[in-house]
Amino acid sequence: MKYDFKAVEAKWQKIWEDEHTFHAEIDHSKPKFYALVEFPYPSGAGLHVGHPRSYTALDIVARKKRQCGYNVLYPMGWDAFGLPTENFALKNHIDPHIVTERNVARFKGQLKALGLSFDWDREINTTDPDYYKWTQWIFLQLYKKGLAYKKETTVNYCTGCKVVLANEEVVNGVCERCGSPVVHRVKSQWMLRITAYADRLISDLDGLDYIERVSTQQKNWIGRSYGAEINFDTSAGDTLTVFTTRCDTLYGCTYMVVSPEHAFVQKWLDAGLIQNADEVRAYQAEAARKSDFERTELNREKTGVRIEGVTAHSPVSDEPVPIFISDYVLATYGTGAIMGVPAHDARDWEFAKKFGLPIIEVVHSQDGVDVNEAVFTDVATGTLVNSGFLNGLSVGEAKEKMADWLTANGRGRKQVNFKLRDWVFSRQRYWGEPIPMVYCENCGWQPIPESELPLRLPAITDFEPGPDGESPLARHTEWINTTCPCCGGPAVRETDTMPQWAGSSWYFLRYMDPHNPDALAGREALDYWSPVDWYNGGMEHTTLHLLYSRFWHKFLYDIGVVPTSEPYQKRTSHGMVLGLNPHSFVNLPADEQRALVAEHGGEAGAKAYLVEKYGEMAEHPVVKMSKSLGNVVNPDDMVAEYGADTLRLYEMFIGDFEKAAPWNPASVKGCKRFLDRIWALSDKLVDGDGIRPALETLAHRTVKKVGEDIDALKANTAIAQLMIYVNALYDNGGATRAEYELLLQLLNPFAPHMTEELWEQLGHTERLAYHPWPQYDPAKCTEATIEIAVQVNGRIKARIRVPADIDAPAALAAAKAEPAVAEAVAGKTLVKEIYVKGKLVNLAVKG
RNA sequence: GCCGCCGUGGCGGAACUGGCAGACGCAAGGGACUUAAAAUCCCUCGGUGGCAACACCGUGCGGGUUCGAUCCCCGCCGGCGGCACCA
Repeated sequence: MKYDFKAVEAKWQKIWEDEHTFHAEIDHSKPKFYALVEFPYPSGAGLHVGHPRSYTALDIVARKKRQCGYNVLYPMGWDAFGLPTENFALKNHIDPHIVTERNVARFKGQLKALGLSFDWDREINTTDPDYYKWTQWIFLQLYKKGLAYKKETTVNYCTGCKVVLANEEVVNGVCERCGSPVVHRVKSQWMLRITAYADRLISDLDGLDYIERVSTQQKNWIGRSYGAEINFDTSAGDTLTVFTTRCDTLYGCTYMVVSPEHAFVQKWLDAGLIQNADEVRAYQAEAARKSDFERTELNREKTGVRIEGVTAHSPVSDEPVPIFISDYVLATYGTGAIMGVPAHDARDWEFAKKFGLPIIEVVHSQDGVDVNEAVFTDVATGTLVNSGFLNGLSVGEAKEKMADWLTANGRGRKQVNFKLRDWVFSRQRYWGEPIPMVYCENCGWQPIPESELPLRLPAITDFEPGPDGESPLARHTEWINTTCPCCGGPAVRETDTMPQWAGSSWYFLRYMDPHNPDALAGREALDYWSPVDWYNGGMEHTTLHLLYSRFWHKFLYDIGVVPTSEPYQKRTSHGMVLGLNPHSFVNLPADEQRALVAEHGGEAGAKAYLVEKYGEMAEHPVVKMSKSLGNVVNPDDMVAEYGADTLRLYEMFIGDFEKAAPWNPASVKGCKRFLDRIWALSDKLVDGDGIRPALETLAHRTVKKVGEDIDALKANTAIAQLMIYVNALYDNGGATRAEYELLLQLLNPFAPHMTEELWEQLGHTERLAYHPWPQYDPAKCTEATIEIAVQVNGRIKARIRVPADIDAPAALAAAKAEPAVAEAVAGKTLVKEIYVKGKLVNLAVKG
């Protein structure tokens, strides 16, 4: 009988739903396992074929863990606040609540059709007031601890979305989402002091099982630098402090630079100390005008103005040091001022050359680099010169000695700086969590009482942002006007809402106890389920969501709300699913290729023709899926044509999970064939008890390999192993019941519908989903005799079959007895004999 | 520029810790079954030479270490991702 995947998949999906098969409850008698995938933003476009890659991978892990006896929590929900929904609502005059509801229903239907073993009883939605009550509650706690504050600040303002963006949302000076130019604006914004956690966010990575590229990227993003602050006295009678990682080069400092925004510049201007005030003001104005985009795209030619009338003095040599302003020094990093050491810093070297400033060598290079010709920045090899008490030291020693000297003489101190900036937390938008703060003329900003949470979003119909980029809520005076919780007088609500990252910064906690009305999650649930054991998600969230949620979690840990200091024990990341370029030569059907080659005189001609017709893109066989290329794959279509089990299998078989992989529609057939062959095998059951001797080694090996590969996220090779096993069953005339049941057990995490059906047909009444995972015997994973290679000087001369436990002398003797080997060795001197257990023999000969 | 990752057949990809390169699958070619097609089954499938056993070449390029290198080292070339004047 042919496999009717439609009927079988519908049947089992209904059973899982009716029986709540994958519902998890706290059970102290079992070890817990919390598997998590990033919950989706329910967009109007529906599920993309990329979503199931992550979901299926951890579904396989979760299913196997259940069979291994773990109490598994594998939840799903909706990260539903956000701009696309609001924009859609705005354009079509539909309430975003309704748009969200519709999109969620669609996503949920699509996910259920994939047979994912989510515990749907724990479904959450960030736009649900019972959920965002706790998002707001966390904000209030941050406020109470001084980690949320309002600040007048220049912010990134997207001219397209008319909204303030976080640094992380600005890519190459344009809006990450809409691509419009981003300009600077001064606004009063809520900020979160993530910088207070910068050090721990780096250091605590050490105890976690994150894939390396994730922890490296987070470390680089946070950007910890060890260095020193150095104080320079100025002729204005004040002290200008700089930050440097190279305090060893202080004797080489020939000038200083402050950023155009530095407070001292204004102070000196106001005091009339600057003789070229007009020139300085003009430079300040020019720098302020530049957008991020211009700062990024303009060539890096150094510009600047020397401040006439104020000079500094070197703390070590007491030499006068001129001061410049230049926009190559950033106001927001360090102290906003630097010391210029042109001999040993590439940027300073360039600046000094342009302005004709002296270049003094203080670190001598072994290779004799002339610092007037080229900058010398190597810290590993140089020796200090021209540097008083540092002469003769290495860079490392000199740094220490100088830092000590600065501290002892009150001229500076050691200092650690971070690139990470505080998190701009305000958005001038409607579709987000209202920030639970009110402003009173008398009392200033006041938090609303926790008893008033959730502060609900009012129902409105006009979603357009205000003229100056204010939130649409700013027009709704009936909602804004309230009373001050402090003095009872009139007050107004904050009209900005939270960014989309807010709701996703703690959602994994809510899954643990999703319906709790009294806390974000109950203590027992938090103690039992924390932390997330395995979290998989996209690389694009590494420096955004992943970092933000680690910050919030550490804060919640500090105030005693959660039991662990880190939210996720293990983090992995899947590669993107790409599409095949239908215009690339290699992707054309063979007959079309032949026709083109014939028509254009060879392959080169055919390719040139395609490039001419379709543009440069035609040279790339693998591209992002796009509507214009027509290579977008819809999961619904795949499920309808091949079934969910085939789709799941292909998603996993497509390639290395960590790497991007192209979706090849033709290859899906191979997975379908594999399942059909397994289905057909149910008619080929042969007599026999247990596993037949001919298949025993393979069976044990397969159990080992499939189990290990699932744990290592290598589903592709696990499936390959199962294919080998199935091919072997066919080669042996079919399967015994035991051989077949073993196959169904191992395949269940990958193809749960079909295997449950076949399991039931074999007469089982209990669910395969909870049937214990098979064991293997390591001793039975190798054959009694094995084939090893015999090499002479690394070249294979023969293959011999020997007992698996053969010792080296016997193996070498057997190897030498081979005629081909004897011939190759004859008349030569044997210099070395190698036997690698179970692998090969290699004889090294001379002459 | 800096940091990280990656280059293996026509394609996706395997290969434990330095030990038989190309598992598994797709596509392709040939054959069987069929009135025919689909489906299914069997065979071939890195390159060159040879009837053949077999020989030689082959993991981006050039060197090196080693009995032995896809894997380690040095120097290049190409691609992807992140950061980008962070002192």
